[in-house]
Amino acid sequence: MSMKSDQIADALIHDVLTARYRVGERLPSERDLVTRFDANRGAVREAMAKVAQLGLADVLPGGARVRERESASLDVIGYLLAQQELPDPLLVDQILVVINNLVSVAATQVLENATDESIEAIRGLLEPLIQEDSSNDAHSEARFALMKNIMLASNNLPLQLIARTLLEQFAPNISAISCYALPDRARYAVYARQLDIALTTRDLQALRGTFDAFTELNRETMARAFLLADSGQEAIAQ
Amino acid sequence: MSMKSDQIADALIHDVLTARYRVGERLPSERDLVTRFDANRGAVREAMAKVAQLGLADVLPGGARVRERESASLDVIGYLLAQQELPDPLLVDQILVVINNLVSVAATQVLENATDESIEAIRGLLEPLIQEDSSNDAHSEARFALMKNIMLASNNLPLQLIARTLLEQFAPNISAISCYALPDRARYAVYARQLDIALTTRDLQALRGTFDAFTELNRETMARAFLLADSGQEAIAQ
DNA sequence: TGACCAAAGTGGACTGACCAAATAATTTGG
DNA sequence: CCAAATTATTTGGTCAGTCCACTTTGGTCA
Repeated sequence: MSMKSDQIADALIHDVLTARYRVGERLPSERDLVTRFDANRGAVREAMAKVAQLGLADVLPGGARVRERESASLDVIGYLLAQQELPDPLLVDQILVVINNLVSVAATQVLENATDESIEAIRGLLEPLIQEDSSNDAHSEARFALMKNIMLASNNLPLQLIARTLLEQFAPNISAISCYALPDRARYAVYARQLDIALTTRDLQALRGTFDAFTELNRETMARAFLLADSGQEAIAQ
Repeated sequence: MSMKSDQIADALIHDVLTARYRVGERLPSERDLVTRFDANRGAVREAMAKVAQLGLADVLPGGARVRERESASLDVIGYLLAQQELPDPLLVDQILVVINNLVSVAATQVLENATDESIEAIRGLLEPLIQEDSSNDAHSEARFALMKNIMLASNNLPLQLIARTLLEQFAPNISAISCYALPDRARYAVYARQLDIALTTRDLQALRGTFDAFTELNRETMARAFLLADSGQEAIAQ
């Protein structure tokens, strides 16, 4: 059971994100929300404060006004993904591009600064990706573990904060679609071996190229998953 | 004049970030904070909620406990930069790496999806960077404008949110150090011309390479600025 | 020593009130 | 009749006090 202020905040965030209230328009007054949600004004105020901190509204004397979406915090990504039963394919693709490129940057920094031991540790995490006979779930977990460890080894705080924020909002919201994902295990294995070589030889160019290939592979996999999900839903509708 | 809850939150955030309270340790109770800040408990609660949403503490019945820094929100970057009179050079360098790479990713997406007109618009923004006789401030503004427009043209929402969040926290906190920056205008002009060619020919490889060069140039410029600032402070101390 | 229990402390929620600023409505002057 | 000035209303910001459920803590007892 979550806090009442969170429930109110979630409802307000959903309404703002679904353009129930348009940009510049005034949100309901705190006293209105008190009656609508059957709560006290303190809880409503905490909810409004949360909406404001997410950059979705300016709240000041005279009323709270909706801000343009571009001024929102990164933390709204999770709400955007969770709005419909299936996440927005375009948004998912954009997140994939960003995350994979961030991992690439992190790996670059690892090669520049990290010790041999940490590189060895990362190489060890490539093993499960080369094995082609594990379950898809195990494969997915191995990819997440690889990303997290590269981020950790990068020692780049902003990078870590961004990646963790994105992943934490991404992971729980793609379960509905990732179950349709059928990763091309052979290609993953090929790229994993390329990555292993790039790490061993400390070849920055090859590293960059391999991660770009990984990015495309991840995007293709997810795009196919959406196609499968769509056809599956059509079959149900018929 | 900011709100009282914000003042309390800022104080708490500063205390947590400066490790005044260690990880896992309990923050002062809300009732203690009421007396310390001579405020109402509602204001204190809103402040605690803000600290919690920044990912700096878990607040639940029994007490609020400090979380490890890795679980913080991206929005703490600004507080981290503002803690001392001069921002942390390492953190600034890391942010430069991240932002410049994000711009590179955005530019890649522009080349993949954007129309000729938007590419032309971006090329137009390169003009001030090629001119070597403008003021350093104008040059800096031109670089920011270029980044913002590339981000906008990318049509990648997560990318935009991350970049704007970083820039909004970065810009106001580097004024103390950026006044020492002496950009190598000639090199900037060279790279700007390379970028113009890469955009015209839609050469992804060249685009990537140019942005990498830009990144290194920005990092070197900022590193020199810190050296200058340090020597300047030593001179004052003597 | 260990498990258990009661008391103190904590955050969560509620009520009702007051203030200053922004807004909406009204009146006033042209 | 319209526009400007004034009043009335609404809004968020703050405050004080209360109750409740849960956690923590300390001590007691087996």
